[in-house]
Amino acid sequence: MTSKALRFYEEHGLLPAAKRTASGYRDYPDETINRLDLIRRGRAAGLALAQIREILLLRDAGRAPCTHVRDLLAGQLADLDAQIADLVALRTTVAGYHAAAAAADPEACDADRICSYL
Amino acid sequence: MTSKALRFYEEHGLLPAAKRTASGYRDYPDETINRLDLIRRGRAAGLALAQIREILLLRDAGRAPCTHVRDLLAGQLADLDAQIADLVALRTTVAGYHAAAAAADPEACDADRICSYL
DNA sequence: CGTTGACCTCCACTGTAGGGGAAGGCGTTC
DNA sequence: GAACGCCTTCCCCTACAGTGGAGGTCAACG
Repeated sequence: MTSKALRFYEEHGLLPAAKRTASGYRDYPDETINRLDLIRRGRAAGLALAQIREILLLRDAGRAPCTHVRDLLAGQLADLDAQIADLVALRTTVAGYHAAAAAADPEACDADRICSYL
Repeated sequence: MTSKALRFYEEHGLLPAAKRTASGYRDYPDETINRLDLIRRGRAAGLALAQIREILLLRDAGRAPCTHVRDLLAGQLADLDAQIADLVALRTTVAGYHAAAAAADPEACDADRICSYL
């Protein structure tokens, strides 16, 4: 968590504009630590900052974000399942190519095709 | 395959600078179609353009790229395995959060923590 | 008083694979 | 000969989550 990140979060609405000291330094209230912790946990769960911001805005509006979080997590699970399925399918394809390439004879390679095993 | 993509490939060394007609139009030789097909196949295997360029450069140098392709594919397999493992681990974490959130009581939520299920 | 370190703003850049659109030239057709 | 469409170059924009650096100010320590 660098100060650059704090400014970035502030710019993107995850942190409210902090009060300033007389000399212009940001003076964060204690609750900022809770917000940063939520951001950290959300990022660790693979949520985008925009989604984490939604949670914070709900809480700021005085509403419990529980059901929204549940929906976000459900969507995240679906996204992860889709990504995993895509990667597993790609892995199968690549594993096939790799097996062919490992058993291959470079002399049998057709130069026009540039590479016969891909 | 748009003309934008062709220019991009040319800029990044995957296609040689095409000859031009008298009026400056690019005039691609027939073999370009083979290069584009390799690029397409390589992309479909998840290879980066930089890796596909290596294959093309080997072939252009008159050498069979077979063993290099085999190594690239092995690396790609390892990358995919690592990515899949990361996503599966993340999925496990998120599934746990989601189950907790689905069974949760919004009243039990600690506002200071912003969201108790994340 | 000087020096270091931390903070401020603003701008640009990172990586990936192109896409969008302006301004201008070309070539074919009606 | 005018219109339409494709080609050219050039520059900026996209997503994502920040990072790096320049130039300037400030607080604390010795």
